[in-house]
Amino acid sequence: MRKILVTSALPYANGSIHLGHLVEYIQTDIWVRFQKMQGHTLHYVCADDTHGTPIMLRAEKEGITPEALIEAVHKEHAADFKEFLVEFDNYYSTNSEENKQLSQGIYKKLKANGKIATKTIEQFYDPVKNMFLPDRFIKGECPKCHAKDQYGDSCEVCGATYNPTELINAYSAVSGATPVRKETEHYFFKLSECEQFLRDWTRSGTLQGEAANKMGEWFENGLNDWDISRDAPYFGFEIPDAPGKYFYVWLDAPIGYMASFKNLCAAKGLDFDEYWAKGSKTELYHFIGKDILYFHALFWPATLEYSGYRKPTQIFAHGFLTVNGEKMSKSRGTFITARSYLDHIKNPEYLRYYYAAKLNSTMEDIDLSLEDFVARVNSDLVGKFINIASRSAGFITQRFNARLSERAPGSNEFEMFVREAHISASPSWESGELNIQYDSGMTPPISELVLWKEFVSAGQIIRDNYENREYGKAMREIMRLADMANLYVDHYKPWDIAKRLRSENLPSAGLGVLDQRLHDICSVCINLFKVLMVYLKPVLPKLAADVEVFLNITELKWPDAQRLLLSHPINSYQHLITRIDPKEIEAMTEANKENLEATAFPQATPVAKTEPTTEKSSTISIDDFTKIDLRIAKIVNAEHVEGADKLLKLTLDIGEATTRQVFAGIKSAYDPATLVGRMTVMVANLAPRKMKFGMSEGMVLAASDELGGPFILSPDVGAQAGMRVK
RNA sequence: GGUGAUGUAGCUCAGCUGGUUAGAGCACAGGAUUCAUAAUCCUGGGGUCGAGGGUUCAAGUCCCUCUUUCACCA
Repeated sequence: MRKILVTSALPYANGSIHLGHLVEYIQTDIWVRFQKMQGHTLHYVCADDTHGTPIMLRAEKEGITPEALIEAVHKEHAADFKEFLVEFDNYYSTNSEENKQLSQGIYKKLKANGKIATKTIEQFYDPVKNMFLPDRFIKGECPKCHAKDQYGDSCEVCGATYNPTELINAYSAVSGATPVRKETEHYFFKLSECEQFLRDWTRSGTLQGEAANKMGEWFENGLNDWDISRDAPYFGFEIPDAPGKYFYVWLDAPIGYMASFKNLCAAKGLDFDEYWAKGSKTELYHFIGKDILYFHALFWPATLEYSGYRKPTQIFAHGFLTVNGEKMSKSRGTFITARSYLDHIKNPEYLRYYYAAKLNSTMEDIDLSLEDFVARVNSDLVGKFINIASRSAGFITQRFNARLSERAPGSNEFEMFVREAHISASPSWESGELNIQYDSGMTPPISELVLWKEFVSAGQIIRDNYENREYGKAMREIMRLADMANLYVDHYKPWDIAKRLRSENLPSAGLGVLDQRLHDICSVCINLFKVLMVYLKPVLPKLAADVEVFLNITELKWPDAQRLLLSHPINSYQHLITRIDPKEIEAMTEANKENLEATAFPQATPVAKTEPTTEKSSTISIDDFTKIDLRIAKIVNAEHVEGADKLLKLTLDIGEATTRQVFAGIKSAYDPATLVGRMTVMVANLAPRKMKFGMSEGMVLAASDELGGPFILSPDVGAQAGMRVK
């Protein structure tokens, strides 16, 4: 029996759980439930990630303490997870005594191991608010596309990334003041010294292939030391012997996994060291989104290694969620919170099933296509799966006193019986209009034994797919079996037999045989249904519980898939799932459009970050346009750039004292020699941009689309270098 | 801009180490059936596998270039 500790990434305590978050929690929960069904010992822990500037500022804005804020959010998150049947063994908080002790202890060990350094750095400072500002709290005009109110690290309109220094008219998002540069001493974790360890760790099978590739890129660039401190005021844990310095939220967040488990240990009498001490024989898995791989695959193992703990067995990174093929969008109503889903669709298992049908072990994004969602759930779950029980249970309750047949498809007796029934059902009985269609020959067209064996042996494949997080493959296999079951019913037509039994002129000897046959077919159906329910139980635990009641059985475990229910009383069938009405989906997206205000809260969460919306305004004002300083430029020189695949280095004369150097991505279409001397158009007031090959001091305009390009612009004859274009 | 991934029927996706006429589900059309929540079963139409080169007896599958979408860039 395996001993396993599993975590999901910690949601930031600064916003509601939405369908994007749920991909991860549902993925993890399915895996957890699957492992528990196998009989393994498994603990699934998580917590709210509660520290950092965003929490502090939001609490302040709401006029409450950070503790009160995270308490309220914790309740909301816990309720959301519970309703989506995400069953943590412990859902805790990073703002806990356990986490404080562990974080400070780990820091001290890192320091003792010589892995901590201090360095004076310059940071943006809000002189009104008297605090240092994270990049996300500096806003201003995008230097590239001049969109207003963009964050200090990237532009949500054009997607450019830059430094806060490049923002035009930068201001503090907290006070509106103009930020100033100020020196401060920070603490660093010397990650640069951990490279060899991390290279080895990466190669030890801990990461998915794509993730390991991504790591390779980071190694290539060289590892920098990691800034782990923040200045007061900051909501978090104070660094020991460093008054006014706090741990950066990303230091104590993953330690929150340990803290949550430690808290569980106290409650359940578990041995913390058995799971976390160096050399632990237990397994440790972290489920995360691909966006935070950096923290979990670099900082986290290094932190653990140099503070004397075990490292994760594996990191499982998943992709992002898109809705209807696009990023979740508030204006399209596809930014759907967990709560909103529950309010409109109600049944969380639809979403669990749909995600399961889409999930695999890679970091690919998955798409929630709402139309497909309705079709898939209704067709697979209701039309195929539930239908098996629904179409056979009635006969059992009405004709056979709600008791299943005593004959097993695997037994000789059963096979013999099938043959006898088959012979008896041959031509002499086919005189009437009723048509019991058994094939000619001794063997029935679908042997129950073969069918049963197929169902049982598929369990192996399905189990492997769950284990490897290939849920999509597992669901496909299960639905293939469901198709077979329906085919089986269709083939033996129990309703024909029932009709026959009701008819008058049957030889009485045949009645008993036909009756048994009907009983067997329906009983086989119920048993096949039960097998499928076992296979689906990790995904649909609530439905499984209902089915356990219907079938009058105890909690289904994985090995139950191989056991037959014989001569067993069942309860009468009631509809277990209803179909989704597309109108509910529509109502949900509509409601989310209206809820824009309610959900539009700036999320600066590091753990589970909100996808930015990318709406572009369709028109701009003349003022916006005149901000762009377009000039006629003469290309005085053009040359290839060593090491650049797409770029040419252009030297441009725009009538100023000095020429401009611009890197343009036009190598594919232009030979530098033919460009020299040409006139073109450039953007002269674009913020200079540091590129790998040097500074680029503007942008040359060029046209392109899928048909071709780029084609650079040329002015009409007469234009002189430096002329303004407007 | 760099890097990692990604692009297969109207939609959502399978296609392992290259090998016979490229698959499934949904949707659509026709038929069968009525036990079942308009569920089920059969048949059919529909794809120059993002584009262009190349390697090979043979490429959706390998290589190169371009391109789409997503993520990351501490």
